[in-house]
Amino acid sequence: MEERRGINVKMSDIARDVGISRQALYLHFASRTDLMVATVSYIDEIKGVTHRIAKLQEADCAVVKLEAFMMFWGNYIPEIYGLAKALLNTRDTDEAAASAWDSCMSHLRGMSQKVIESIYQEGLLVAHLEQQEAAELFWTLVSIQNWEQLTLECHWSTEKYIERMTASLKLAFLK
Amino acid sequence: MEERRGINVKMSDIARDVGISRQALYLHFASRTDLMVATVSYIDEIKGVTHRIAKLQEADCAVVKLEAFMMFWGNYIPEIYGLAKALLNTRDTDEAAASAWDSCMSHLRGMSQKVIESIYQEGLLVAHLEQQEAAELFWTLVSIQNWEQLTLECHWSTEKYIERMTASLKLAFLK
DNA sequence: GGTGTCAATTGACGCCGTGTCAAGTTATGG
DNA sequence: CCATAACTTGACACGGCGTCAATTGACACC
Repeated sequence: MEERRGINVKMSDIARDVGISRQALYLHFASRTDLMVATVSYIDEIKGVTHRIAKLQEADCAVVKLEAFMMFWGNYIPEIYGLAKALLNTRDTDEAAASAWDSCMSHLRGMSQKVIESIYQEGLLVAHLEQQEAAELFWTLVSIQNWEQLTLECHWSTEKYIERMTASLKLAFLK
Repeated sequence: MEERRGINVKMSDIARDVGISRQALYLHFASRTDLMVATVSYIDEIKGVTHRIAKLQEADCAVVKLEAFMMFWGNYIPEIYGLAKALLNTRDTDEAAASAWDSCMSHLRGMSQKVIESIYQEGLLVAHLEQQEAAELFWTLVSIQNWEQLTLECHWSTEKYIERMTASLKLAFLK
């Protein structure tokens, strides 16, 4: 998935890579979507995502929290991009893929919410946005699709992405 | 395409809607992608997009230009979303669809470039961004995917989208 | 050593959507 | 009236997913 950036990865490709027959794959995973969903959980687990996210809450002020989030997220996306892309592509035609994606996104939305909440509580949230609106917009700006466009199409490096995006988020959301 | 938001639109569906046989469709369009590409040109033509875009250049100051752009674009996206989505979905597996999409995007990129250029020339461009970087970021923020997320998933209205996005773009790019 | 179980294999099949082909029908204009 | 173009029906190939049946090989247990 990562090698091919989530595009054109067939069950037969995976089987060949793994070194078993295509049919044997179905002894482990009920469907292509099932395989992807399982892989998402697996990745989350081995990368210790939950733990790393929990640590973000320790930040002592809103700005630091925003920066910490972008440091985490900007470095995390490249590691999961291929899988995310594959899931994203399947989403439109497969109900299970859609809900798996939504569940991932709800985590990200939650994190955006936390960041905005923290900004709000320090009285730093820009005046023209409600908390919820701000969280939704924040979530959108840090989306994987935006990362994709900036890094893969505009050739921004990870550092550049993190740096510029962090700066722009500050301008857009902080008083 | 618009009805189904670009998802799950088969050649047979189109044929049925049009009232001809599926095979007859291939007498007019060489492939599904070809049909979509032709539709893009057609839409561009009947909506007078080129003309409307040219008018944007008449704006007398950068801020007005930005606002005019968002007014145009925010109202235009809903009209073309289904088709854009379909093209986007096909892009990953079809070379022709990819280049059709890229060509559309290069227009949008050009418009972003113009807006940023105008901001820069009035000395209003935020300090931490080069002109090109700013244009790339601008282009990304106004992407159709972002519109999709905000309106379809967060249920923002068109007006809300235009209003909030315009405000945020000003904050992010104007000194 | 025989037996059962489990993972994996091979090979075939059905489904669905795209795209192609051949042969027949309808309609329109010169 | 006829030629041609537009369209029809019906069949087919291909690729990818998912399924099924029959077989093989390894290992554990008694």
